[in-house]
Formats: sequence, C-alpha cells, structure tokens
Amino acid sequence: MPELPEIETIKRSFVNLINSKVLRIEFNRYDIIRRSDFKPEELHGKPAEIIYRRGKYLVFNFGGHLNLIVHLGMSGRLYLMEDDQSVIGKHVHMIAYFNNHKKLIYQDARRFGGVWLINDVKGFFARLGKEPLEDDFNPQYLGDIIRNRKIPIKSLILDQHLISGIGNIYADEALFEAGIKPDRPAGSLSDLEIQRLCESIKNVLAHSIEQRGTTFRDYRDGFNQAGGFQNYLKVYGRHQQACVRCGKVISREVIGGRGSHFCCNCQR
DNA sequence: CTGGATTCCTGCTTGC
DNA sequence: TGCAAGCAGGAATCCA
Repeated sequence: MPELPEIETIKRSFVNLINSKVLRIEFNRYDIIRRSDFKPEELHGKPAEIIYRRGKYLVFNFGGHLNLIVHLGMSGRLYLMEDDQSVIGKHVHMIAYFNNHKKLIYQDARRFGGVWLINDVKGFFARLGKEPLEDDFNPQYLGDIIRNRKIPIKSLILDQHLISGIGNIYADEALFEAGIKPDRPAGSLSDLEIQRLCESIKNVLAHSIEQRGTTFRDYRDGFNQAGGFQNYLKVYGRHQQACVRCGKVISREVIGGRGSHFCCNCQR
C-alpha cells in the first residue's frame, strides 16, 4: 500500500534521473493509461526536468505541459533497472528507456494504480486535499474539516479530498499515537485531541520517510528495495498481538470499510 | 451535501 | 494435498 512516505521515498530514489531524456516509452497494456492529453510518443527525446510528489501521486514533468503522473494503487511498483537487465517479473505494464542506460519499470499486479498523461497538472490536482507535512496542515485546518462531521475520524483522515497521502497503515498508526479510537465520530474530538492527532500524523509520516517507507507486502522503492518502517509499526497488522505500550491485545475491526487496528486500552 | 455500499483486480490465506 | 472461497485495499461511483 504505497502511501505518502512510500511515494516520497520513490521520488528521492529518482534524483539521478533528473535531466535524463526518454529514448522511448512502451506500454504492454494501454488500459493502465487513465487519461492521455497527448500521445506517449511525444515524450520521446524529452528530459525529466522535474520529479515531485503530490499526495500519493508521483509527477514527472518533461518540460512545458508534458507531465507523466503515476499512482501506484495498492500493489504498484515503480523502479529503475539498468537497461541491459532483462529479468523482469509479471505485470510489467510500462517501460520508459532513458539515455542514462536506465529503464523505468511500472509494475502492478492488481492494477488499482494507473498512469495519466496530463497537460494541466494544476487542474488535475484541483480537488486534492492539503499536504499533511506542510505548515498549512495544522490543528486549525484539521478542526475546520472535522467540525460537525459524523463519520469515523479514521474515514475522515483517509479522505484524499481533505488530506492527501494518508492510507490505511498511517491512519491506524497516527490514531494510535494520538490515543484516539478510529471509530470515534470526527466531530466528537476535543481541541486537545485534534492537536495531538495533527502532530501524530506529521510524526508518523516523517518517521516512516526516514525509514524509507513500509514494506508490508508489495511496496518497493525506486531501486526495487524494501523499506524499513514495518519494524516500527505499533498497531497495523499486529492484531491479536500485545500492545507495545500497555501489553493488552490489539483489536482489529472493519471501520469505514477498512481493516482497522487499535488498542482498546490506549485509544479512547 | 453527507455517509455508506459497491466496484475494480490478483495473489495470498484459509478451510474443508 | 488440492482446490475453491474469502479477503485485502485506493478511489471513483452510485444510492438513499
């Protein structure tokens, strides 16, 4: 489940790709292209001028209005290989060959992810929520979007139109750190809880970026290497195990349609 | 508008 | 041991 820290890690893996030119781009299946404002061939000969992350999206700007945007869904991988390496696994949907002897592989078994060829990036991201690590994501903003909402607080922080980049793993981890049960109606949080949740979200995401993301099953970084934050997870995937804080058993319940992990004793 | 359910997809896990 | 059913999940879409 590539979320903000995983996409950020992949982005950082690609610093040496900046200014390399696309020699050609191949698609093994075209239905992973969700929208194309221009033909893929238009990227041939163009350099990757800027590579950046927005929420769970990775954007490659090839100059002007030529943008390749990738979302990894839940099983997607995006990584570089030497161009003479030929052993590639199943479900490779896109290969972009660059002039620095690297090829960029897009692989996605479940195909929940996709690729967009976009001219107007600003329009594309118009409805995406705030970046949780930016300063304008603060207790004030969180309070504003929480007010009068009855949905579980976990569902709210997973809503990409409000906050972009948090997925199931970091929602559970942030709520544990904040001591808040995931099924609490969003509007019932106190000012102190809102402040704690805001800090927890930032702390958990930053800590995971330091560890190069969480490899629970599918995720790999831009060099096809596993991350390390799975060793620091306190609740996600730890149901029926002991809480690291109080020793009681971690619960798992479906909340908002998502498997949710929490400690009944530490989270209220 | 809000909130909940449904849909897409494959691979791993579970149960008989 | 083998096979089928169940489950997982991001985000769009649909419905009440």
